Amino acid sequence: MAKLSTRSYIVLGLLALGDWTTYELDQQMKRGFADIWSTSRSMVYEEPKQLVTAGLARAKVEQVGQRSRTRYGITRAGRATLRSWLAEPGAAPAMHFEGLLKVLLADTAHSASIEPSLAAAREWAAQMRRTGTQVATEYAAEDGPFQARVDVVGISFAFLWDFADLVERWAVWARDQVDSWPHRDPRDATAVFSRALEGRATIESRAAAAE
Amino acid sequence: MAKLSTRSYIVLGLLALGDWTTYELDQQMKRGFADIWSTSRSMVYEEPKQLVTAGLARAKVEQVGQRSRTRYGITRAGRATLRSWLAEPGAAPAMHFEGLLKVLLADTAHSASIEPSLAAAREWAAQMRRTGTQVATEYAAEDGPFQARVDVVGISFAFLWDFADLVERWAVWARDQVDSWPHRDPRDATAVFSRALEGRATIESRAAAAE
DNA sequence: TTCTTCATGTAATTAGTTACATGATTGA
DNA sequence: TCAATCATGTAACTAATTACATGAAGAA
Repeated sequence: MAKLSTRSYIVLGLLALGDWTTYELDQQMKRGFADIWSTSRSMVYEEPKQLVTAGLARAKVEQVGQRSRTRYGITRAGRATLRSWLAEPGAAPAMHFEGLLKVLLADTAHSASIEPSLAAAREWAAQMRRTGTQVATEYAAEDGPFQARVDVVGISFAFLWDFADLVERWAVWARDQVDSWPHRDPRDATAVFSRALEGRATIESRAAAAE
Repeated sequence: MAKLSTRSYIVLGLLALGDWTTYELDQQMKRGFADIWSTSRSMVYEEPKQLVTAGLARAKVEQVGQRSRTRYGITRAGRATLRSWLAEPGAAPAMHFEGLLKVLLADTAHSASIEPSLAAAREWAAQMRRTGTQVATEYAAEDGPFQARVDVVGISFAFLWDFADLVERWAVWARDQVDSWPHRDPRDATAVFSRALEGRATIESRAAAAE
């Protein structure tokens, strides 16, 4: 029995909430999980087959015109496996943030080249806020797709929302920093580190920084 | 000429700062880039060879006892390639956060199983703060390994530091939320969404929430 | 002098992405 | 009725991880 991946458990977790076709599973992965654990479609199509092989899911084939499709459900063994996985401590966040990387590698003599990456980060945050606002509107109106699970959805949402907020504040602050380089006292360069050592958050909003 | 990966550019970016052996490159990747763009060692060993093939780096072989090692440097073409990559907008952050995932998939009837993941998140944040404090101490004392690049190091550091701060505040807040479930007015479940819609950050520190 | 950690690679395996192929449905 | 998009898969290709192998240097 092949070892299950994190993706396997996401699918298993979805199956614990109801029966789905692979297409529906893929939709849910995109809508609800892409920001936490991104995967590609062909993997999602593969996953339930392995779960069936492992005895954790069962498949029933339906007919749609000429073409068949498979609807998957969870088994008792699947629920047990999921439950014990959930109780184990999950791995820490791992990030891949190319925009941040480009700042770190930037040629400081040509600081203008940093700006496109910061702009992209702001745009990403704005997009996150748009979709987040949509989700929040639904759940606040007690009309979310998983309203019965509003508690855990809320806790997860909070993290993502504040993360987007962090990215945006950082991108704005970073631009201001870069802009200030030409006419800055060189001794201010270490200010961000001092602030961290004082135990404070390092990024102030623009309003706070303007004091 | 094979397309370069993000990892290729990190290596190229390091080579722009000096000559390194693969081992040294691997060390730098671990120390300075693991939190932004994680890669495994065998990839780092492979990367410079491709850069040489592409004419972006050059290699000179040194002898250490019986064994040879290769030291790599950047070429003029390498600098040009790096420069144009840096000027393109970098990709948005992508996260893989298993702990958050487990919260979202949790069986709300057995909320205790969420706690190990939240504890792991707090522990990760504490570890980040420890290494971050070390880095900040060095740079604040103007004695960092890349002190000449203190500006960009500071901007990158700020993001990572505040991200760790977010993870910690979230994990603490989430635990409080879970603890409050038994004796909570069900209408409070949507509070986090309302707060987001008001344009505020969703996670308050414990002190602020206690008001 | 031997044990441990540092250093330097390659090979085998596994995971993941991209491209291809094609039927079903819906709305202009 | 035909164009666009939804839906359902597989195959080929690429990337990444893990395991293996071994020499060098320093500490006990």
